[in-house]
Amino acid sequence: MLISTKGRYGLRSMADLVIYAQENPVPLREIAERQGISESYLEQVFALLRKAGLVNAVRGSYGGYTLARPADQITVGEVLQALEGPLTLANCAKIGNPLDCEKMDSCLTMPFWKELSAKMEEVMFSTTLRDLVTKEKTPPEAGRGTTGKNERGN
Amino acid sequence: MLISTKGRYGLRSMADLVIYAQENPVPLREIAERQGISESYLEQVFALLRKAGLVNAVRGSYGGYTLARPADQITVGEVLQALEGPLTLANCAKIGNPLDCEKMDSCLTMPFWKELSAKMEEVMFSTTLRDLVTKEKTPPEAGRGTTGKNERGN
DNA sequence: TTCTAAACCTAGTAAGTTGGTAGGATTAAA
DNA sequence: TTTAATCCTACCAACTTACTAGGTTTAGAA
Repeated sequence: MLISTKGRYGLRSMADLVIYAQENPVPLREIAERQGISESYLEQVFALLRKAGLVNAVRGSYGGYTLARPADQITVGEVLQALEGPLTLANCAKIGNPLDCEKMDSCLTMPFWKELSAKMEEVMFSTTLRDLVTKEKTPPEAGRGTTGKNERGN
Repeated sequence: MLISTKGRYGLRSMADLVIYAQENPVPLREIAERQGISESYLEQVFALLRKAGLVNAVRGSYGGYTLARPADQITVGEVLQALEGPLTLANCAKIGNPLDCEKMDSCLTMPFWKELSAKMEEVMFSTTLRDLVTKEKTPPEAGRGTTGKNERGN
């Protein structure tokens, strides 16, 4: 149940942008070199990130990519969702989409999948790109769907 | 990033055993019929469950499968781990196995993956098969790696 | 002893996904 | 006009998934 390289490469690349795209756009060639990723494969990853409105592209020479919003306003969940699709381990946990779950009324496992998905989203959408870079995670503000405590421990 | 059918079928089958394998072993034919799963595919799922020591098999006529331990002593995490392998979304989050993570010292995303994996395991290993069936989740006892609060909300 | 129904085992397989590569077209700064 | 970048599409080999098929072994019941 590993996530695909799209998600992992994309997240590392976004963290790279936080650091290196402070004033000038960063070309994929640099990211690919720093992160050890195939450049043409990164193109496909960034096509998804751009369509999701998470990065801005500057074409032509001296072009590259920048973050579309400040690093503390882009969550890891947004990045992974753009690259991996729905952030759930079972279809029946998708909100508003109990399609291919034939017997959802009697399914004993659906509540578990929903609880698990909720916990995963809690982590993913309360962690920003800024948090990845600054080590000290900023306490989530009210209304951001978490417990309020600054939970660490890794 | 969906989990495979092995994990989902297997978990539903284990919940089925909680209900129907009270005194007699339950043959796969019945589970397959109730759950709408291919019987010969279920055989392969149960081969993994048996090797993991989660079910006992009774061969011959009137045979079938029973849970190897009481339902409240088998966690969802154990079942999924037996069927899906390591319960993590990124290799670098696996304990004692930072193998194919070349630059783990400088990797900005590893702490996130570790935090996410920890939260996922907290849910998976604190939910038992009994919890799936009884709706009211039993509060985890001391030493089982969770907050102590009975967290619901689905 | 034979029948039957079950677990057990191995091989194959069509379809889909993954993780790329290749080759170009377009854009814009120098 | 050159250069360096994004952008776009097609292709591909390897792998995984979700099965099916066809058997062997086991043990209860007739």
